[in-house]
Amino acid sequence: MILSEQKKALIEKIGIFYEKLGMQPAAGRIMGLMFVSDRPELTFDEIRELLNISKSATSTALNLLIETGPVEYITFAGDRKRYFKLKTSNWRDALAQRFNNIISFKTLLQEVMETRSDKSTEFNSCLEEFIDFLEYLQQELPSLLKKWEESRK
Amino acid sequence: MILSEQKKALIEKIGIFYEKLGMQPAAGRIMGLMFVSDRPELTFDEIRELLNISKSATSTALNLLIETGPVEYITFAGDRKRYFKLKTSNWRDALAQRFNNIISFKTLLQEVMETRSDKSTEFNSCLEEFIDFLEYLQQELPSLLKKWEESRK
DNA sequence: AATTTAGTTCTGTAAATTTTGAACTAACAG
DNA sequence: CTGTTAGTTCAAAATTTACAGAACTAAATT
Repeated sequence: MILSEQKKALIEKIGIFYEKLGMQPAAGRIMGLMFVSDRPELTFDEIRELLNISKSATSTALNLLIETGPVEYITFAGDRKRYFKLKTSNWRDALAQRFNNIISFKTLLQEVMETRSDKSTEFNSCLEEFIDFLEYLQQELPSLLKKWEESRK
Repeated sequence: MILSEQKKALIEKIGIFYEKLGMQPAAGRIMGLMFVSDRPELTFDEIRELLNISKSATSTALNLLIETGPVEYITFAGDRKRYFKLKTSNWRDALAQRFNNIISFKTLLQEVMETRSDKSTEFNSCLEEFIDFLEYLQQELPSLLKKWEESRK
């Protein structure tokens, strides 16, 4: 397989997006490659060659991606190779999880509230209001997702 | 001012939370300190001493926090010191911005769609569905925030 | 039994990031 | 006009991280 310049550029862009989420560069590029690859299942060596990374980097990154969720692999009888692919089944859940991570800051802010004195009323009420806002989002987001699933039936 | 062990632990936890968002450690600790500090306005040297960081690290981190939004400072006539504090006014917007950043992945996926062949139908329809889902969120989130603001009137 | 395949694991190193320390500046104070 | 305060800036040190290369393993092949 060869990659068009356009696809190569997209791999980098997607890679950078995932880097910003805390992923290591090579893992981000693998994500990018899997999105743009016309064949959705790629072998270890295809990935390695297409991205020009070493075996060890490929191994480490793939295992990380499998452990943390976004990648899985399938095998075929009589073929020792693993075929790596994006786990498309959990995209919505993974996204919801990222929203939840943001909202989970609420827990820290609640702990903050407990250690604060009553002195700085102004700040405290801002804090309480923001906690309430996070609470609201935590409540409403699941129904938003449910509403979408309903609309797809 | 002295910090309880509990507050110190919270500063670290909040610091790590901000590190995961791509912030440098010292800046994350400053965020943590400003959340737990009973006095909401702190001077350069208070921050420096409470967190045990150098002047230059303090300066760099504070300027970064001011540039990127979460911190501001006020001054008092006849006092050359700057009093640094959390910018509480934009918490909701900053959070909305982080949601938007996640959703902005949609643009990359649309570019991906354009480069893909029609071969892998299965994958392509997953991709299209996910793009539609992101589209849906992009549409619905603003009204969710508006709804909260209404309820607070 | 030797070789090939499909990876894994273990240093070592290059690169990037973060932080310090020291010298500097600009404003004000005595 | 000398000293002090409130920072800033820069070079160098320390830390972290990501990756390559080489040696290794376990299964299958010849």
